[in-house]
Amino acid sequence: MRIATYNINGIKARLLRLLEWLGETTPDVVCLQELKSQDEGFPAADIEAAGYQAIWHGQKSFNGVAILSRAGLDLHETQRGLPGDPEDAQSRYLEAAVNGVIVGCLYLPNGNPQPGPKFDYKLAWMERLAARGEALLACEAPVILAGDWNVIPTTTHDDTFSVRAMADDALMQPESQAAFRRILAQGWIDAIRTFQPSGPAYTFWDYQAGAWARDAGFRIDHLLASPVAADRLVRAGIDRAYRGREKASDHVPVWVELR
DNA sequence: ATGCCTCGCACAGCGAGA
Repeated sequence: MRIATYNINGIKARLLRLLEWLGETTPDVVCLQELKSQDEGFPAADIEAAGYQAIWHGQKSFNGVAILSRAGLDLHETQRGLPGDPEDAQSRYLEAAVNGVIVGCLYLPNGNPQPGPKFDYKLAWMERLAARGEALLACEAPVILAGDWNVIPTTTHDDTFSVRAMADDALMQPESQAAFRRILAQGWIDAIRTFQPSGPAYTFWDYQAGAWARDAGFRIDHLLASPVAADRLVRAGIDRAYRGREKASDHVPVWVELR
C-alpha cells in the first residue's frame, strides 16, 4: 500500500495537477493539505471520476485537509480536527483507517512570525499532536502520520538550502525542532530518512526568487511510521519533478510504501 | 532591509503562506 502526502496549495487552483499526479503515480492513499476551500467547494465528483473516494475537512480561504483512497479500499474516518482545544477552529487534522492502516493527515501551523502568538499556537498545536501520537501508538494497528509538518528537522544542509536564511524562521527554531524530536522519541520513524539517511531531501521550494531553479528548498513534509508500520516499510520517496510543472504547488508529493 | 510569487477573496489590494 502506497501512502502519499501532498500540500497542494489550493485544491481548485491545483485540480488538474492533482488529477494528473494521481493518474501518473496511482497512490493508494493520499493526504492533502491546504485545500483553501470550504467543504461545499471540494471537487468530490472529479476525485471520484479519477477512481478515488475521499473525506475532507475544509475551511474558507485557509488550511483544509483531505484523505483520498482508491475506490474499493475500506476507508472510514477516525478523527476530525486535532483533539485538545475546543476553541481551535482551524481545519488542520483529519484521520482515517484505510484497510486497517490508520492514517493521520496533518497541516501543522507555520508559526511565523516568531516570537508571537502564531508561534505560540504552533508549539501548543504540536503538544496536542504529541498527545494524539501517544494515543495512536497505543493501537495495535500500523499508523502513518503524514503531512506538512512545517518543521525543518535539522539545522543542516540536508534539510535546508541555507541555515543562515532560515535562522530566524519559525520552521527551524530550536523549540519547533525539539517538539518534533519529542514526537519522534515516542517511537515514530521518519520514513524518508530511513531510505535516505543523509543528503538534501527537500520537499518545498518557494515561488519567489527562483528558489526551484537554484534548488533553494527545504524538507518540511514528512511521513512518520509507527513501529508496527515501520516493520512493513519497503520504500519511500519524494516526487521532486512535479515542482517543475506548470502551475505547480510549492510543495511536492512525498510517499511511503508498506508491504 | 525589503520584495521576490501564488492563492483566495472579490474586484483592489491585502493577508497568509514559508
